[in-house]
Amino acid sequence: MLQSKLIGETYKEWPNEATLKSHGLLIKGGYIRQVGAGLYTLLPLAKKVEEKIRNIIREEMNLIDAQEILMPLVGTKKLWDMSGRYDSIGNEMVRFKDRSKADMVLSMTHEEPVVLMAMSEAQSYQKYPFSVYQIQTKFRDEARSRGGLIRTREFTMKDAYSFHTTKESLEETYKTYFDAYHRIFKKAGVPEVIAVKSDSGMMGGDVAHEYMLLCDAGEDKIITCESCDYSANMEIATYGNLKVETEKIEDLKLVETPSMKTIDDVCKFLNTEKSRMIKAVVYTRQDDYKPVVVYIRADRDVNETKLTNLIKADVEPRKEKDTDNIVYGFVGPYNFEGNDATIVIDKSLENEASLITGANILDKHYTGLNMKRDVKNAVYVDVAKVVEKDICPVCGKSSIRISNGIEVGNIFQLGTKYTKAMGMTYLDESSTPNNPIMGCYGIGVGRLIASVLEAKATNKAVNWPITIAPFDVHICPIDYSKNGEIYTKANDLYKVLKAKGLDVLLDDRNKQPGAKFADADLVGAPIRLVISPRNLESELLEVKVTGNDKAELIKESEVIDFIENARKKLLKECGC
RNA sequence: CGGGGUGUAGCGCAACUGGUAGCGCGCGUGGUUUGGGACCAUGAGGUUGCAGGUUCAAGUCCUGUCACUCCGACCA
Repeated sequence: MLQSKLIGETYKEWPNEATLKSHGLLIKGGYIRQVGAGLYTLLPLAKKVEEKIRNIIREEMNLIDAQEILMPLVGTKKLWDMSGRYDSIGNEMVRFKDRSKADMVLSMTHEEPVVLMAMSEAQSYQKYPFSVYQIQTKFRDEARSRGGLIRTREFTMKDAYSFHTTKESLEETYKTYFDAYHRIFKKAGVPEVIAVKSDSGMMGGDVAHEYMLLCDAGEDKIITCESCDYSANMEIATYGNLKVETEKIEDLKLVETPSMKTIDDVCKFLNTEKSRMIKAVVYTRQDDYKPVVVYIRADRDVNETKLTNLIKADVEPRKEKDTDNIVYGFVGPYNFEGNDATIVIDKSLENEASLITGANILDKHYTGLNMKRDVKNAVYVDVAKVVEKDICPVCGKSSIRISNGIEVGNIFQLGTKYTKAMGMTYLDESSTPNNPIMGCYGIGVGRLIASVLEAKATNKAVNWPITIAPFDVHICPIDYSKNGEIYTKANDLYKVLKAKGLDVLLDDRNKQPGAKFADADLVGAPIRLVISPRNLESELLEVKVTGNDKAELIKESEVIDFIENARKKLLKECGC
C-alpha cells in the first residue's frame, strides 16, 4: 500500500471528546470516524486490524470444530416470543415494523435463531455435541455508548453456541472454549487477559466466565487475589469469614438516640466504630413491590446483584412509605415487625456480638446485641460488596484486590433455558425427546481492538502486536521524491517484501521526516524501515522493531533476512 | 432515565454591551526544503445544529427542538 493513497487522515491534535487513550488514538491516527452516538466507520487501518482479529478467532474456532454459520441480524417477534425475550428485554433491543406491519427486532444476541436452526438440523442425538459460530454485526441500543470502540451500539461480535445431550459434555466443550479463548487473546497480543467468574444475568444458566483485560479504562470492577488465583467480577465476588469480635457478652440495652437517623450520627453519639453497628438497608422488590430489609455490618455495602440473584427479584431503594410499619432510620433485626418484608441477614453479622442496632422505635437504638442470642432463627447469606484487602474466599488471606477491567469476551453454560422455552427437543437412543443443553460464547471484536490499544499503546504510538497490525512493515524513506537513489531503493524493497507475502506500507509522501515518523507511530507497524541519505552512503538501512528501544543499522544486503527473522520472532511471541 | 457541558470550515478554536464571521492546523496550486509534525507565495472551503420569535439589524437576546459528550443509573 502506498501511503499517499491511504484513506484516513491523521490529526496533529488530540480529539477533544476522547478521554480514553484508545479512543483518541483511533481518531487521531485515522482509524475510525464517528457517524453518531456509538456508531463508527472503520477506515482502512481499523478494518485491516479487525480482519486480522476475525481471522485469529476463525482459526481457533475451526480448530475446536465449531462450524461457521451466518444468521440474520433481523429477527421476527414470533421467534423472540418463543423464548419470552421479546417482552423481557428492554429498550436495548430495537423493535420495528416491516412494510407489512409485522413486528421485527434487531437481534442483540442469537440464542433464538440458533435454537430455531438446531430444531430442524439436530433432531437426533447422533449429531450431538456440536458447536456453531458466526462473526456478525450486532446492534444494541445502549443507554450510554462511550469511549470510542470500548462501548458502541453497533459492533462486530463473534458469537458461538454449543449443543449437548449431557451436562458433562457441555462442561467438556466449555473447557475447550475456555482454553481457545486464552489462545485467541494471546495471539491477538494481549495474553494478560484473565478469565473471571461472572454473573450470568438475564442470560440464565449457572456457570459463566468473563474475559477481562485489567486496565483503568475498564468499566467493570474485578476482584483478584494476590496470594492465589481467585478472581471474580465484583457482581458475584464473595469473601472469606470475617474476624468476629470476641468481647465480653453484653446485655441488650435500649438507649436514646434523638433524631439520629444516619450511621455516622449514631456512631459519633455512642462513640463507636462503624463495624460495631448494624446497617439496615430497605429495598422494594420489583415483582410485588413489597419491602426487602437487608441487615449488614455498617462498614459494608450491599451488592445489589448478589441480592437480586438471592431473592430472584430486581430491587430498587425504597422510599419511605407510611403504610410500611417500618421505623425508617431506626430499623434493626430485634423485634422487627415490618409487614410482608423479606428479611435478608448478611453473613458479616454471623456470630457477632456487642452490636448497636436500630430499635424499631423512634429515636432509640439497642446496644449489646448478640446475634446468636437475640436474633432467633437467623439465616446468614452473602449479599455484601467485597472491599479492598478483604479475606479471599479460597486461600483465606487478606489479599483481595479490586481493579477495573474491560470485558472482551464471555462464556456461559446456559443449560436448557432456551431449548425448553422454545420447545426444542432431540430424540435420544430410546427415542425419548429431550431438551438439549446449551452453552454460548462471545467475543467483542471492536472492543478487543480498543483493548489492545489500552494495553499496548502510548499517547503517541499505537504499537500493534504483529498478529493484528494493519501492516507488518512500514517503509519510511527520507527525501523520497527528490533523491533518485532513495526512491529506487525504497521501491525495490517494497516490491521484494510484498512478494514475500508481508503487509507493507510505503510512505511515498513528500513530507518532512518528523511528520512521517509521527504518522508511522500512529500506524504502529511492528517493523519500521527507514531509508535515508545519511545511512545510504555506508550502505546501511535503519530498522526499528517494536519492543526494542533502539533502531538497528543493518547492511542493505541483509535487511530482508533481518526483517523476516524479526517477524518470525514476533509471531512466535504471540503463540503463532 | 437523572445531573453537568458543548454545538461556528475536515480538525482545534476566536468573534466585547447585537452591526452582517475570523485565526491556527489540514487541503489545492507554484517554488524552496528533507532525521521527530518545514518555509514563502497564492487559493478553495460557512444557510454559525435546526425551527420559530424580538429587532432597522441576531453567531450573539428569547422560546422550542435536535444532536453530541462527560458523570451516574442501566447493560443479552
